Amino acid sequence: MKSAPRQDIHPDSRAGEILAAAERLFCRNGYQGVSMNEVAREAGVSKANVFHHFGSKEELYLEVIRNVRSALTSEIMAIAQAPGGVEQTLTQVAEAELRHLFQYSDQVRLFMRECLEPGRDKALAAKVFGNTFAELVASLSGAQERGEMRTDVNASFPVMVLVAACVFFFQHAEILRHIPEADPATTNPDIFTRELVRLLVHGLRPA
Amino acid sequence: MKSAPRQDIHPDSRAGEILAAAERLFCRNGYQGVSMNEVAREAGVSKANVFHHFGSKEELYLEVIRNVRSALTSEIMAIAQAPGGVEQTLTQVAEAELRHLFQYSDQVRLFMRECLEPGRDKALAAKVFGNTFAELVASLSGAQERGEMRTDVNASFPVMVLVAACVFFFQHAEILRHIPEADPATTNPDIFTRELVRLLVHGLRPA
DNA sequence: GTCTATATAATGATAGAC
DNA sequence: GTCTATCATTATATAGAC
Repeated sequence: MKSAPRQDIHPDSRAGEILAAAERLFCRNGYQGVSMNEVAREAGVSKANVFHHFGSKEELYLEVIRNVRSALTSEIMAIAQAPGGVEQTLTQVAEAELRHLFQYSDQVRLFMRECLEPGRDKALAAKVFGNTFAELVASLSGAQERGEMRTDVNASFPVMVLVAACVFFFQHAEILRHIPEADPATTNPDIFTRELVRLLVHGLRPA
Repeated sequence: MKSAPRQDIHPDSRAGEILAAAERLFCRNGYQGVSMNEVAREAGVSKANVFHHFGSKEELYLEVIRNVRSALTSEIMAIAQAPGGVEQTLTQVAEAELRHLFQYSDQVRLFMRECLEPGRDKALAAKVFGNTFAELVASLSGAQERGEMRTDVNASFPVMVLVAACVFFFQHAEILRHIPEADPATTNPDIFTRELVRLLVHGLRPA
């Protein structure tokens, strides 16, 4: 229950090993899909030891969430800052976002589940999304200032659409493959990125 | 285990009441977040009775999924068939999709969780998405044939982006409100629809 | 800090009376 | 079809030795 800020946990300490084991399991199976028995076995320690370091299952889970959050945010802060035209910027952003989603797919899924679960704290998830979001918006605002993009649209909007498309692609890649009406282009990351940017930049107006 | 096609269950039968109770609970808390004890209590019957009608928890869950699927697909098949320009069609589609998502939010969330859960059957979810997807693609293809839309883009792509944006909006509405960089426009369904369609139709090119 | 052993409650599922 | 009573198993969590 107590969500007090915890001393930093060294990854090579025993507590760190338990935390890492818990992250693997929670990422794969969600909160209720994991038992403290499994965590102990995965970490190679006794169950009582897990309870010694983290007072309860809930506390352990929250600690995992906090940990994953750092990993997710620290990565994307460096991207989308390279100069270039809108098209190039959007392409890089989409590529980085997709790479990011698939690289940390397990952790991303953990967060998405957290978003869907009712009654959980959305502020934590908002922090994760918010950081990357702000970075991308700033990047597009630069393009607006350079006259490379319409200024009558809030930069946050295309960012949201771009992120939405990437997230949707990530979430439903496996499902889209089962839908005959879906263009094969919508299942290939590279073609997807190219088409997405083209759509965002040029719209659907006939040429 | 046996997923054999079941005789239709009358909603006003006892089995129907149990099914409805199970749907409410599974929608709210997911598969592992619900116990057969709770289902029995929610339905106002004994636990043994639940096991009598549905042989196991897994079977009950699958029956709920099948039931929800019918509800979700039968609704959206009637939309997006009204004639009109691309802009109008996209607007109607987006509005209908959003209305649909929020109206059946609990059931939609159930399906989204099902997509995130590893090792589950994606074919079922694909059927739900696939039906609505095909309808929307057909609608846009008509616009292409009438020369109202670029033909060098597969109609399924903008549909996917449109759906992605709507789903993202639905999934993250609560979270977006916590992000200061997000435009207020991205939290209002009507403004969101208008901006989305404008972006899709006209793109980001400076005027 | 780490362990074995245990307490206590809840789980999915069944038996058998009515 | 519906129930009470019960099964075996597992869950979170604790006690206490080392």
